[in-house]
Amino acid sequence: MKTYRHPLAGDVTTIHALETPDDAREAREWLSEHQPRSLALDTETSGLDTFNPGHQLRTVQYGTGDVAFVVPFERGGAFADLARTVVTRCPELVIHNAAYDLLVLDRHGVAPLEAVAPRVRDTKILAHLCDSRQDFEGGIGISLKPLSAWYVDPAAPDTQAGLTAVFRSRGLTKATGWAGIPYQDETYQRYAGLDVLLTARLRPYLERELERHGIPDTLVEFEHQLMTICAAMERRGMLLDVPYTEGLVDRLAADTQRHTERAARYGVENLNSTAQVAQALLGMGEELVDRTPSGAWKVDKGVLLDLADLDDQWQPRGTRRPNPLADAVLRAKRAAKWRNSYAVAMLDNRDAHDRIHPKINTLGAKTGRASVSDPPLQQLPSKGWEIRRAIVAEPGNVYFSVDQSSVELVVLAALSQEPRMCQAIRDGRNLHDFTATLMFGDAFTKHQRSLAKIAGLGTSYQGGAATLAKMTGMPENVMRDTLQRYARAYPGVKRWARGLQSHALSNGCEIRTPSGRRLVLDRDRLYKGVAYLCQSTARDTMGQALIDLQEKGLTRYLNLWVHDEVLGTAPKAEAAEIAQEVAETVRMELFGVPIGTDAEVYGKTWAGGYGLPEDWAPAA
DNA sequence: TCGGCAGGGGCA
DNA sequence: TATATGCCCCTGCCGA
Repeated sequence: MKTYRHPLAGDVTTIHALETPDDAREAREWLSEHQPRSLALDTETSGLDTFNPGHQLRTVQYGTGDVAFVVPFERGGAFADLARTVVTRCPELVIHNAAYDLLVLDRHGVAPLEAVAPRVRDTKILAHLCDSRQDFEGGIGISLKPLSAWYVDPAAPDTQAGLTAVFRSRGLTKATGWAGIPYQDETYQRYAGLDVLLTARLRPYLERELERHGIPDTLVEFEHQLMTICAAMERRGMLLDVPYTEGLVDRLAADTQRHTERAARYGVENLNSTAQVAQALLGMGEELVDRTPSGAWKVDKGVLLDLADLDDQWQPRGTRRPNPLADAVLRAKRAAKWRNSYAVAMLDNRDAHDRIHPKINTLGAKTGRASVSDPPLQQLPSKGWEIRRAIVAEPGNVYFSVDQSSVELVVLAALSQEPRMCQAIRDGRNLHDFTATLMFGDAFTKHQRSLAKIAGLGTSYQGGAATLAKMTGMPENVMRDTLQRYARAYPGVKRWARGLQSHALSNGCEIRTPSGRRLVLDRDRLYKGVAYLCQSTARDTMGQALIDLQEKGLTRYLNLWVHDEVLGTAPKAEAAEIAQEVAETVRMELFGVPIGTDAEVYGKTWAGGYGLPEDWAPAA
């Protein structure tokens, strides 16, 4: 056993790194002697790609705020047994970012997610509920190192820098270091042990903060349940149609090359270099108008679509002679994006059974919204079917989807209690039609209806006439008139938004969601409170729905959570019925305003909901 | 070689 | 006074 003394916040802590089976016996004796009611726990692995075939669980560490034990799980035998004992027997485990470690422990056979999760306290969840802002937003962030530096010991992150240096001295990089560094390395062992000490010490500080802010225990429990539900979805994953995806990669590569060559004819070597594209366009006699914040010429999709004479559906508008370079750049960039960010990412992230396991971060955004990465399945193109076609159901199964109808607008109505808006929703009226009637009278046109829709969304984000005009391509005075009409139609919304801001100002720029979540606003951006409350509350309604689904045993059909939608798979014969059951469970009322849901069965691939042509459907 | 920034583009 | 929100991830470019 190697034993290190590690200074931490003025104390001397102890890190024991186990090396022999005798050490494992000694560690067991410590457990029987102390009978700890609660232990902090952490793992070190070969990388973050938990489900990739080569993934390895290297060490399991546990301990208190004063002593940590590092167990080389990778050596098996008595070490693996010891790790299993701690994970399965300890009454409470404190973990930072538990979703990751729980899935690692599950995947490597230490203990199933369901057996451990109910005993876990996740300090990352606690930190998010204390203050969800990132460091650059004036918060501390929710990563272990900055939190520890703030609450425990400013010198805490030093070991991390030391480990990076050790990687380099051994010819390893950040990508290869975690798999390649020998267990015996002192810096590695100290680093592993320190994370446990920090997690254990962090916990009481965070709980005091929760208490101080009056964050309800029910919210803490809610987030732990949600984390567990989403970890199970992540473990289940989704099946990839590998031959299709490989073909797609090839087709997109060919597209990229073809359009890149077209662009090269006009002197553009690097498509992603906006400076080159701008210079070439200017050289062709085009006039550029917009600048980026730093003063460079703006040549984004909006600018290029105009120059290429295409509308936002990429159809010819017939208003000018299309600029061929703009057209080539648009198409080359889109093909490259689809290829690299989506198709290749799916192939790279698959496990030995061709399943992908996108990481679901249940508290990804500061509003609490979940985010999905590796691969980013929340961001797949929704206008085309090509990318989503790569995701297929298991034989005999089909995809289904259940979504909440206009949830953010319904939440806006419920929070503001705008009487006419609430009543219209209760009466089951189409909200945009109803709004258009209030704004323009019974004989409103299709165009006026779309204005009503834009005004609704624009208001929940607190957008101004100028921005909305730019987004929609409509004149600014039209948008100004539209927003005025909307404000007159729903005076309660504006009143509520104003009250919210002044209330925030007198409360240290802080607002609370109905669930008790604390959201901190930038003093100069109090208007954001409206969007935050709508987004965060909408998220919590779906979160509650997921917990309700769990209680009914329906989450076993689910694969993914995409904000106001859940995606699932079920046996073909039962899919419609299960989707209906899910839709009924997701349906709820918020302050007397109903949140409606829609269910749809997509078929054998996710693309079934996105206009998949019959020739491209998978064979039966 | 790596990290950070800028610019861009995908979604709800 | 008025302000469009929240994410993930890519490439190019520059400096350490």
